[in-house]
Amino acid sequence: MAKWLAKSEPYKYSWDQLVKDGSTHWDGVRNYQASNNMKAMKIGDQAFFYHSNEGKNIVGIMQVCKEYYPDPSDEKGRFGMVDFKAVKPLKSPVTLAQIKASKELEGIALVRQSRLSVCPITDKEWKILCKIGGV
DNA sequence: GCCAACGTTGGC
DNA sequence: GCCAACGTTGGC
Repeated sequence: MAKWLAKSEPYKYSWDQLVKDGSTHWDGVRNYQASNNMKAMKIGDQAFFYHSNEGKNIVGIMQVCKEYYPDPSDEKGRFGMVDFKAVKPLKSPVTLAQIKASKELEGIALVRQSRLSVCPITDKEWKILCKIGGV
């Protein structure tokens, strides 16, 4: 089972909103690498929800509930999206500063490719982040 | 198919 | 608000 991390700016779509909605379409991705990552997602894969810009922290865990399909908001029809549902929040959100400070997490895609909005997480990184986050 | 110009993301 | 990193576009 693969693990992922997806970013959203809280003012656009926040974790609280996802919890309220139950699930959401992860639309608006306009980057091939990010889109390809979503294409590789399978039902049941888990992903961290990361707040970019404001917060800069991982706040929750979500799960893929619908696999890759075309994003209707992309009029050129090039990009797709998946659906996520909220699983649970982290007891304590993990900040970017904490991630950068961790020796074990150096090399994490989130830091290495800071502009990639959907990135893979290794099992090892997942475990460490869960531990720091108290889940 | 290369590369310069330009646009966007996201941390600081 | 600035700027570095990097993806995309378009001329050649």
